[in-house]
Amino acid sequence: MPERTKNLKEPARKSRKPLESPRLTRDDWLDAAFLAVVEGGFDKARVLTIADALGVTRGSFYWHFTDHADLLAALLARWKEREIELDKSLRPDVSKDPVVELERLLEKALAHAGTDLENMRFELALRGLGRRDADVAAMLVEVDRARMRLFEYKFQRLTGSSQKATELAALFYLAIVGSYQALSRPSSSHEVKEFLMGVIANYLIHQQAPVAAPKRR
Amino acid sequence: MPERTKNLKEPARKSRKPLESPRLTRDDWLDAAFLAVVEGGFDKARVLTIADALGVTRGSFYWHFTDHADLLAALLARWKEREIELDKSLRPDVSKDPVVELERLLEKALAHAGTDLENMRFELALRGLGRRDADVAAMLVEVDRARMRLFEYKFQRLTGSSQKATELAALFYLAIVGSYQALSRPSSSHEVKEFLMGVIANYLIHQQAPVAAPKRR
DNA sequence: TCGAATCAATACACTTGTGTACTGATAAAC
DNA sequence: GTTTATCAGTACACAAGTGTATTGATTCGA
Repeated sequence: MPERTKNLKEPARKSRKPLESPRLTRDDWLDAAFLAVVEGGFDKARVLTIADALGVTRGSFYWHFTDHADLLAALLARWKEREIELDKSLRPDVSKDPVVELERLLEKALAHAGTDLENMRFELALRGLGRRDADVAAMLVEVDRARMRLFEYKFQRLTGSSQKATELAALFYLAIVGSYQALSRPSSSHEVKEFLMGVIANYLIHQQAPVAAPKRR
Repeated sequence: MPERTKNLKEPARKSRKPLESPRLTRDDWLDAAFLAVVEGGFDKARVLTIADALGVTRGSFYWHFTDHADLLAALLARWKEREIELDKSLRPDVSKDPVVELERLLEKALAHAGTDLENMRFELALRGLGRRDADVAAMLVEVDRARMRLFEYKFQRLTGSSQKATELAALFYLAIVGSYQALSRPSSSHEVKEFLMGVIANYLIHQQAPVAAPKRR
């Protein structure tokens, strides 16, 4: 008996915000799609799935989007935009101490908790997509380069050597990307950061680093 | 006009071996499935797709396998078996020089060419699967641990310190996993190896390494 | 050479996902 | 309070993928 109650039939299993407005916006759909990707990868981010995660039918979807491809494109665009924002916010040196700067950068790059865990999963799914889609691959290369440059800059401040900075930036950035997926205990973000900072300290102490490095462990 | 010619209708687009026998074995299907995963990920490794990559219909498939799940399970089992083999073959020290040993390990871990490029892609696809399947995830953790131990052992031979060995093993292994997917030029396996060896040399020289490290670059 | 076992093709029913056309409800603007 | 633009539901056609049942062809062994 489908008598018209406009509210969600079920309590909308996955929605985080109370979903006060009964009508959905394009952004609501994007949020839900993001969540779907985080949980099941792009291949599980189907229109129908997202629709009933939102508690509506697909009729709504095709009002906000022309296509499934349209959704994907919007989702990627939003991700990249936010990525650029983050990069910008990390670029300026807010501390006099390069070690603190580097720690701040590592923290951001490694944040495994809360929303950032979702971001990590999304990025991994994105890398999976990039293996099949040249445009996505190109976007990722661009982002990786920007991040690497950021690391390089911070390391340069720390070591004074542009040669070492390039090396360390590459090594650490790759290790971080690796830690996203090859880690026995995936929730040990703080640990990984401490570990990396420890290695930095070790490495730099023996290079006669121009600034004091934090003591290990 | 489907008159019965038992040979492949098309030249079997993707098969590498001349495919001498017109009848297929379970292993032929597994090879083709592996290839499919390499090229399109697990989500593109559909029965039908593999079938016409082999130049047959699905009728054959369901003789060799009960299920699509059956195929997957067999594929994973074969991968793990080979992984164990590789691990065993790398464990014994064939050289007196720990640096050579490490280089040999890095070469294996980084080999981007030929069949190993396929292995790399397969492994990446597998990690994607592991994010949705707990069993696969557990298998990967196991493999990662084994590899890390191997690195640790080789580094221990090199540095003499079990503390440093653990650290370096983690850092380098994670960097290698990271290099699988976040690399501007994906085919520069040799370069990455040289780079990592360089960092090792750098790091160890300043630690008064017990053995001579190769000179950088 | 003549079964019998093995491998492959065909046809069918079923499921899941997409996109379109149209209808229905509701919030805002007037 | 109507009207209208905005959002959501329903129904349909279509495509791709799965699995089963049955038939058809080959290869091998006796």
